Amino acid sequence: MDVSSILDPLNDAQRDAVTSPPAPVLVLAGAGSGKTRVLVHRIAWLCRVEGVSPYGVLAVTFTNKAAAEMRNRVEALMQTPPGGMWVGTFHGIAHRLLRAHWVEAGLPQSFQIIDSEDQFRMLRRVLKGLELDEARWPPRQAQWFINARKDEGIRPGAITDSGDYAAQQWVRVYSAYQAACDRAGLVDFAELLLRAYELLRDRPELLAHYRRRFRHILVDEFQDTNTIQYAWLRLLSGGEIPVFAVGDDDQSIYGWRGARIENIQSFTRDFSGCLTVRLEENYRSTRTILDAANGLIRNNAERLGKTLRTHGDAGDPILLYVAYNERDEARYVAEKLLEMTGEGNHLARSEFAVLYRSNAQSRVFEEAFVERGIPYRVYGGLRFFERAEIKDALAYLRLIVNHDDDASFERVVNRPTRGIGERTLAILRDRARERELSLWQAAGEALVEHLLAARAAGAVRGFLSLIEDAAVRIAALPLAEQIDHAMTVSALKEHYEKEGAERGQARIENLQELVSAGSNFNFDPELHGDLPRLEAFLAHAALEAGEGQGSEGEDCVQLMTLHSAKGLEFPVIVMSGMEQGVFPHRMSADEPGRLEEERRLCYVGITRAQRQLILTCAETRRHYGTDQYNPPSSFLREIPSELIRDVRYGTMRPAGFAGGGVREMGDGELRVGQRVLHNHFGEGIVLGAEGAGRSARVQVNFENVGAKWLVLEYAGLQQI
DNA sequence: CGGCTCCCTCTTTTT
DNA sequence: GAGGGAGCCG
Repeated sequence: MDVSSILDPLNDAQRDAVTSPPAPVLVLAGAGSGKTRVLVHRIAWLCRVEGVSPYGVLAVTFTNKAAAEMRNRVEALMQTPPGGMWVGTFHGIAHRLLRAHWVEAGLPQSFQIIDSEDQFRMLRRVLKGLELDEARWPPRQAQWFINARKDEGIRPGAITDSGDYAAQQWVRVYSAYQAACDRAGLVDFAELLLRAYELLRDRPELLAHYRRRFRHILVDEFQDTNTIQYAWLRLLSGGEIPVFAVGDDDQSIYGWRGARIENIQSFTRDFSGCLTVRLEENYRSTRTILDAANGLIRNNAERLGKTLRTHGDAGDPILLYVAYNERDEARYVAEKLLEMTGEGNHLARSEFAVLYRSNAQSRVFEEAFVERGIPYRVYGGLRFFERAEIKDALAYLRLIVNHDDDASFERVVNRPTRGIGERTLAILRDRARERELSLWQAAGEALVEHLLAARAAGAVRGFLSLIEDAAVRIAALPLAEQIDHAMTVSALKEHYEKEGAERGQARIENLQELVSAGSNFNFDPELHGDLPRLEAFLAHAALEAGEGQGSEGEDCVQLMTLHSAKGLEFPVIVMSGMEQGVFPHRMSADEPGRLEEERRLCYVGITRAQRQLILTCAETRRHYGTDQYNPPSSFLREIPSELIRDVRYGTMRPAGFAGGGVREMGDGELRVGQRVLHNHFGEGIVLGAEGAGRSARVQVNFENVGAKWLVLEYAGLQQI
């Protein structure tokens, strides 16, 4: 392969980045400006031209999807698998380091990774143990507190006493939680990163080893790095190993989990001799779409400043459909899809993506698609390895692998019910707490010392030997049979079979699928070392939750959250739920900083579209069992209106509901979603209107008295 | 101890 | 709306 295949497909700025000298490089890459391409070509350039061994390359991303794509593209460009190269997520790489150096990291060899749900349950138990009332000390908040500290690299001992009682309690919880995890050999997501950082920090010989090994570090989505990830990069680089960081401050959407946009600014300061390259030429979208994105993001104050350009044509206008309710919204989207993929059009379903702010919004779309026989695929949501029955089966396996895994012990000790109830468990927990033992050990002691009544003791003994026997029996089996065996002896299968009906059936099928996941599991000695297959599989399950459901191969409409759409592109994008409170989400709409993050999320959504952007919102949305009347998203106003073409209401509109005319009505200022004040009924929101001129009537949903129709001329409504 | 019902809360995004 | 928890009864 010659240099031209690496450089020819690049523009000047991209080429500058790819061929830059071995110094720190910061690539500020706008959406659709060829970010991944630059990374991939940089790797090829280093290996093929600069003579760097693939063994010396470390490439880090945030999602498994992005890592997989990078690996594939490097392979395609270099026409050979990049052997020895480390390509992975921050969490995956941290995990790899901890597996390789578990002794130095102070972990048991069979340590397991817990996901946020496990962490939550764990915290709940810790709170109970500390006798803190859940109502006053919500486990969610504890989780947030602990993860935020870990993301900043702070251990409980390093938290200075602020004198604040609540803060002191949270530190207590943090300590107790960490002790419980350590005892059980459990590592949460934030802990993976923090421990991997501490490992290198406290073991100079290891740090030196990796600095010798890695000649180049490349980081994707750099704007998403948190404090500890940034510190880890700095530490590993040590000012010697060049870091090639690619990022876009306008696409920073993970502030809520500790990501710091400031890392982009710090980079040029902390990595001396840093070269900055800007990629502002967009190859993805029409000019209309880019203008919309630029118009929107302009409203953010905190920006490095960057404007996307294109040589492309204006393309089609953005469509805005104001639906009557969320079902009408879904109906419109489904019919639009049928129209665009129908005869005479060449759009494939897979080129059509529906984005939404929160996972719960997918359901209505799914129903609309099912109704019309449209195949679809949902990304994210409840993923395979997060399903209850799968986690049950995995918990058995984890307990078999590591008897001290308290989280798994609690999960399955009485599932299916085997006569080990709350009382018995309370005795075991007390014992474990007093002696600082795992539940497994406490159970053993309780039996020896006859702390349990005869019946309970029998049940506990039965459970312990069940796990022990299984451990012996499966030791020599292939992975898939290990999984199958565990499900059978634990009676999980039986349990779910008895549940019967559709639900149980689906669960059994999922368990079957888990067995086949086991037989298809790709054990990579390079990645997993001498880790037993089963343990490697369990780690894989925790780190890669898997897809929601996917009929791989079939031509499907794509449904996903705005967050998971990052890094992807589609010819047609529908951004649904463009309503105040939904998007921007009500939890984030009030605080300026968080609103800016929502806006960046909107920017990400818009810039996913190549040819056609469709925005939809609903005037009424059924949420949490009640109807909500949300005004249109403020983001809609920030997109230059000449780019948008309104689409009329659909057929689901009830008779007399002439919402389409509201915009031109009366003084021209009253719009659906507008807040108004009535001197008798108080405050309310305009739901719709009908008629014109003197006979114009508006429907207003008042906060105190509910929805009312008013004749506009006499209503005396004031806008708020 | 287990299973049932009712009621209550909690609602964002992900490794 | 759904899942989880509390409370009750067998």
